Amino acid sequence: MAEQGLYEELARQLSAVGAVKRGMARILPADCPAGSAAVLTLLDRHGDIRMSRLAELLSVDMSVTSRHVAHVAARGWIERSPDPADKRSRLLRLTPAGRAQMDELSRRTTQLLATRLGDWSDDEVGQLIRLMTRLRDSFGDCRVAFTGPAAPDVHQTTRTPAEAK
Amino acid sequence: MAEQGLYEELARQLSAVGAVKRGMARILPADCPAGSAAVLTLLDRHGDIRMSRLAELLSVDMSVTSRHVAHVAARGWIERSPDPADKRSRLLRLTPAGRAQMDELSRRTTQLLATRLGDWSDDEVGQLIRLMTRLRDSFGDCRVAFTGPAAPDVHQTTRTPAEAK
DNA sequence: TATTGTTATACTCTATAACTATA
DNA sequence: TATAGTTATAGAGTATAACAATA
Repeated sequence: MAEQGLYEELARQLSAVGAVKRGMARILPADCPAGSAAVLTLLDRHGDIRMSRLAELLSVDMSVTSRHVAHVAARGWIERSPDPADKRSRLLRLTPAGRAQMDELSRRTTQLLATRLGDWSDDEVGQLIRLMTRLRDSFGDCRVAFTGPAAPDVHQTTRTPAEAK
Repeated sequence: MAEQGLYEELARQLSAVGAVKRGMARILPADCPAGSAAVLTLLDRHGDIRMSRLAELLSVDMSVTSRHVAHVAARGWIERSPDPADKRSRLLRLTPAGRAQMDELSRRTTQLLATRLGDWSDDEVGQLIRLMTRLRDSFGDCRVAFTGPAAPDVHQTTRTPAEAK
């Protein structure tokens, strides 16, 4: 386990990385904010999935997912087809227009990072990716607050837990 | 320079790290949201500074800084004394109550990270800190959008640029 | 005239809770 | 009764613009 000073410094850097995220968001098309871009990226990578699965991948509540999805669907970038196996569900899929939008997003993102990180090597970028991925894994589902040393029966759902009765 | 696929993956991980940040925010005291915690942390590290300097350190517009500072000042965690050298400025300083609040924040943050990252070594945490710090440096002041290959005369200010007349 | 800081307004992202329709 | 998804509401964070006081 790492020492306390390192944890405090890591917390500081996590806070500061928001500036980088805002820099990335600033180059997005006007009608495609970061939430929409995240939906398109995940659908591009994971193929046809359901809302609940997308909410898991986004690590946000399904109500949030629903709003983002509605936004990209309204612009014709995805289609929502009924799930034959469960009429409550909808299967999400990128449309050709959505794929074109993805290409534009990749183009802009790559150009920005290539400019800003021009002096980074492949290995350095890969290291950062690896450590950030592991960080996310170590946190698991962060939408449930850690409640103490003994935290039994933690919900790992995608939605607001129902009130205890 | 790194290849395109790495840039796209890095962008994805930057987007996903938001879940970790939300997990950190969730353990903060109710009257001390992330913005307030960032102000306290920076004042703790950098001593007495002015609003404009704090805005630089936060990498946000000074209007945002002003709001965060007003919040922590209203709770007695910092004091704003007039700058004898410039009557427009105010010098910010942590109060004893503010330092106590900082201690509480450090305690909670450290406990959370120690739990989540219990299987990380000092070296691994240090690596992540180092790479995130470098990432932020490589982006510099991200509050100005990158406008193209030839971007002369880029403003590096802490406030909304005045409209060109 | 330019700069420091504040305030008003608008937008994005998120969580909570209530609701529907299916299971 | 429980689950998949939607919508309404509220709170936090941020940027833009207009403003007041001082340089």
